[in-house]
Amino acid sequence: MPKKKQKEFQSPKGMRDLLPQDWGFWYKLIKTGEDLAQDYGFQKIETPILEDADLFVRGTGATTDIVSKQMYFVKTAGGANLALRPEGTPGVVRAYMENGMASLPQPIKLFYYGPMFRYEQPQAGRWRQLYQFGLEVFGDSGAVLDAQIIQFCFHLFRSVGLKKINIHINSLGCPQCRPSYRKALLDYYRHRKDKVCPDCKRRIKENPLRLLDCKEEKCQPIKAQAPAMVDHLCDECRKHFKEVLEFLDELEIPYFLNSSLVRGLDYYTKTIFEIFWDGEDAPQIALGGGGRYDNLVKELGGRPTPAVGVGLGLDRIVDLMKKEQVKISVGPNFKVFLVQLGAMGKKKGLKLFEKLHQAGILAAESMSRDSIKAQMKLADKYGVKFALILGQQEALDNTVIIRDMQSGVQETVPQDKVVDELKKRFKK
RNA sequence: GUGACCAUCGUUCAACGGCUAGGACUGCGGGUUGUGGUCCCGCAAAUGAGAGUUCGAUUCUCUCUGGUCACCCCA
Repeated sequence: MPKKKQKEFQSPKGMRDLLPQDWGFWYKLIKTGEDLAQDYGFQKIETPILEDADLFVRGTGATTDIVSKQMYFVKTAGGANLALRPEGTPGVVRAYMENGMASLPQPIKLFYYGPMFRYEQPQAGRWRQLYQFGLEVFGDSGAVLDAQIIQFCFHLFRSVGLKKINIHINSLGCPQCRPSYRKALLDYYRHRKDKVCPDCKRRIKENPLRLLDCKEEKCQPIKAQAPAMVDHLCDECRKHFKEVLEFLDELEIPYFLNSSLVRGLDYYTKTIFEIFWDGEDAPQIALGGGGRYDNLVKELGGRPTPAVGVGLGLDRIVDLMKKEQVKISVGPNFKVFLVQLGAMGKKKGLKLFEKLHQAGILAAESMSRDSIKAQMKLADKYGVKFALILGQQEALDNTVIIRDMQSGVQETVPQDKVVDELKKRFKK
């Protein structure tokens, strides 16, 4: 009978499986991040992957790319309009308000990680399902927190073996000072609108601040002369920004004052930053970004609450860890291989495995395999120092054979002495 | 969303439009009795999907899907 061709399933575009051979990197990164975040006083929070779509429209901003053209919408049978989260912050803000965290001692410092979803054209390091690790601090406007978050990132990157980290930083001001800056910028560009690219012409109308991150060649000279936000900050914002920079100086964290840094989300105020990795020849890779968002909680219906946070792109960080050949511990550290033969051997072997485990001796095994040859082969592959052989005869005698894999010398010992015997041998 | 390039076993590399789509690595099983590495043997495993041209398509054309790169934007 001819084989009927079955439909072959593929993972959806821009989504992939995180495979065992890569898990070492992911694990190291997540574990390091989790431990470090807790050391910095952050507590873990996990929010739903689906949220009310409006939360992002109002939180992240209706005019932002990730909301206006990259959101996955989900309509429930009951008629609710939900969306797959394109970023983490709005969900955490919602959780902060909904769970009354405003009534706990402030600041509230939270961290999270998990998948985010953005509908766009995939590319290397760019996925429709991407993983982010984020920190958020609520209820304190101190510049020291802005610095502390950057310090955390810097610390984390160093801990997972990534150097060449570069921080771009800027201040976007606040509702008091930003309008006057926007006006100055617009005045400047209106006089030069014939010389800029079509995109910039559109930006003049729709989103003036975005003029600053135009990459078009012909716009660069104009951009370079454009008024900078930092020169238009109000007293409070200038003081805040100055403090952040002073803290960074004190921490000896290198940064680059980038007056054209804008960021794609609407809710930022004051400090914003992006973290890049600098390749020798390769262009910079953005690994994360964040900033202060003192108005977001209020915008979403809460009491006015200052906040600051960061999101880090785990996919890209893992890519770099691989590229930089960061050392990871790979899997369990098997000390022995447990070879079993026959029905009795299997039963006793299962029990012996547990006994060894309790004694802290990790045993590799292949219980489902019957042939001793195949098991020995595996033992060799695992590179263990000893094989423990437990067959029919040993099961009856309550003994087990310890085989030194290098010398091939074997010794039969009673089962209840195996642990002691192994420990003795490992000490040598 | 736009443009360019790409698509063969799990991986990697072959096959002038024509034999049963081949090799290497990996995997699984063997090379007598209960013992690994080297070696030898065997087995399994692929033309991304669908149309078209053709006597005949892995090969040519189109569509779709996916990947890579750029734009956009960012993580």
